[in-house]
Amino acid sequence: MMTRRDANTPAAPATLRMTRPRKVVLRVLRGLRSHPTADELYVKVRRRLPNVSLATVYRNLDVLSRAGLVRTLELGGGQRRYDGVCGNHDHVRCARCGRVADVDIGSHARLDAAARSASAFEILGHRLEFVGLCPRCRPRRGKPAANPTPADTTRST
Amino acid sequence: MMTRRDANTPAAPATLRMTRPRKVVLRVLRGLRSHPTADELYVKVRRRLPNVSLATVYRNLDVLSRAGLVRTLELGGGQRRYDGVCGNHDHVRCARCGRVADVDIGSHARLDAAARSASAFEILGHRLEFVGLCPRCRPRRGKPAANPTPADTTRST
DNA sequence: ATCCTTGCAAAAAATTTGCAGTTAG
DNA sequence: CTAACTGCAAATTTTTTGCAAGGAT
Repeated sequence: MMTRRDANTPAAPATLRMTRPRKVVLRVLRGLRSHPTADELYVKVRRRLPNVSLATVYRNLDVLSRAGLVRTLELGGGQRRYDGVCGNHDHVRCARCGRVADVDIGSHARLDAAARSASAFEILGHRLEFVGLCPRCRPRRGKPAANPTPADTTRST
Repeated sequence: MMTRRDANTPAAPATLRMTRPRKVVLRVLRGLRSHPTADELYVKVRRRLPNVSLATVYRNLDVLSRAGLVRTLELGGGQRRYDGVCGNHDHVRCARCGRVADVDIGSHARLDAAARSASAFEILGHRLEFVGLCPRCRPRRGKPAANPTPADTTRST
């Protein structure tokens, strides 16, 4: 139990080489404008570089994430999702089909401040995730997305 | 890929039987005042009911969670964590040792409202998680928690 | 009686790692 | 050169599931 990367920032390489697989992972993720899981990204990456392994995608997402070049999402649903857009924005996840989109409400600093005065922790930041129903899944409108493909979700932002 | 429970609310039993294992899971989780992972809870539950299986703990956490009796956390760090306290409160996770504590800043309704006007989704709620350094891990103070046991974390709330 | 629950063991899914061979800087 | 990176396969970890037996209502 507990093998996955520990919270303590561990072994991060001194220099970041921009190898071909790494470049493609980054490029594809950014180009996608969606919030794919590692294996979804893997499929797309392989379209450009048929030999990359899933392990490499994982390794790169990890490295890039720690280098601050992409964001790791940890939303619900079991798998991690990755976001090529850094910077302050939050996410909504459809409770029904799993689709993820961006949202930007502006109160980031305010939230951290509020937490600071309500906790003994030294607050470094936060993660804000809304849960809701996406336009395709909300009731009363046309039947709720026959085959919801959380993967190829189009980004709102 | 994607076996874990889908976002779409699936098979939930019509009637909730309060069996012995289930009672213990609930009781222990609530008594704990911490945010254990399934296997951590499993260990404690077995102290009272030596034959429960990990699968049962998982199943019960799932059922209880969907019944609204406990909360499923989905914080980072790989494993899910569970919270026996329902109601509006958020969490802080120590970036270093993984400890999780409660925080309660009051602006829940406000956040949802903000998201509503910033997204096409029908907002149902949100999850707000802060990242920070717990008292034991923040710099400048005595050496940072020799053996950080995220499990037995005492709750702040 | 019914049908929800359970334990066990096995399966599946998600992520990580060891290693020997590349490769970028 | 050499530390970083890669593919591959195997290992780990976490979570889920099938099934026959047990238990609550």
